[in-house]
Amino acid sequence: MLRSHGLRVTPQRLAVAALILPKPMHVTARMVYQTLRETHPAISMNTIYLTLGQFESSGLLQRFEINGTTVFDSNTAAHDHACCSRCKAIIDLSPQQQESPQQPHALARWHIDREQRIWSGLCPNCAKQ
Amino acid sequence: MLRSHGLRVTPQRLAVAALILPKPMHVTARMVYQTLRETHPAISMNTIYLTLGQFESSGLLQRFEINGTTVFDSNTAAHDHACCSRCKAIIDLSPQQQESPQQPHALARWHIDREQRIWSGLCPNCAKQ
DNA sequence: CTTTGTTAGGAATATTTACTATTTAGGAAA
DNA sequence: TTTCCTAAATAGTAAATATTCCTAACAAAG
Repeated sequence: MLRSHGLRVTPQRLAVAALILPKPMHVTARMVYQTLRETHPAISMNTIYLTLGQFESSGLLQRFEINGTTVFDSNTAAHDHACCSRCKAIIDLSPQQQESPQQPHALARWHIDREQRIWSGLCPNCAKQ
Repeated sequence: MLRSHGLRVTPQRLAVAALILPKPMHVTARMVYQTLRETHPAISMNTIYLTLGQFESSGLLQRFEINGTTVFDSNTAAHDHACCSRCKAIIDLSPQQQESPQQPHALARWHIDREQRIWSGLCPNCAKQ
C-alpha cells in the first residue's frame, strides 16, 4: 500500500501505518510518538510529523485541528466530528442523509475541496456531572 | 459594554474592543498585538490573550482554529467560514436557509452548544493561478 | 483609601518546522 | 544474486511559533 502511493517502505512508516491505519481512529503526533517509542526507541518526532504529513498527502489520513493541536483521522470517508469540551473525546459522525448538496452561493467561484464540521459540547458522561 | 459584562474598564481593553468589536472581522492574538503596539507600546501578549479570552467568555467574540492558530471573530452570529488553502483568506458565510435543524442522532444525549463548519479550497483569486 | 482585579514582563511549555550529517531503500549494473 | 549508486528517509538538534504560567507592580471602582 505504501509503495502504491509512491512512498518507500521503511520500518518507521510500517510502524506508523500498522498503528493507525487498520481501524478508524484519531491520533495526534505526540500520541503516535509516545506509542511507537516503546517498540522503536530511536524514532523521532520529526519522522512522525513527516510520515503523518505524507500519509495525509497520499489520502491515507485526514487532518483537522481542535483544542490547539492537529488530529489525524484514519477514517478518510467524508464525515463530521463531535468533541467534548470537557473530556476532549472526539467521535466520528456519519454523514447526514441529505448531506452537503448545497454549497453556499458565496463560494460559487471557489474551488472547494473540503468541508468539515465540528460539533462541540458535553458528551453524555460529562453532561451528567 | 465592558461593565455590563462584569469587566473592569482599562485602556488596554478599550483599545482591543475599539479595534475589533465595531465591525465583523477575523483577528489572531498576534495581529491585535502588532496593531496595538503602535498606540500602546507597552502592551503585552499576555494581556491580549487574557482580553480576547474574556471577550470570548462574555460572548463578545467567537473563536475557532485554522492553520495552526486561534482566530477570533467579532461576528458572533451563527455562521460558517471558508478559508483559502493558498492565501489563507477567511470569509464569513451566512447560514444556509434550512440550516442545522437536524442534529445527528449520535448526539442525542450530548449537550451541544456549538456547531462550526469550515469550507477549504482555493478562493477565486488563487484559483486563477 | 482599600481591595481586588489587571498588567507587563519574563520564563515555561507545547507544537511544529528547519537544518544537517548519517543511513537506508530500491533500482541498475555486474 | 550480489554489488553499487543515488535519491530519499531518519535522528538529533536547533529554531520558530503559539500559548500559558508566574509574580511583582499597578490601577479601577467602590
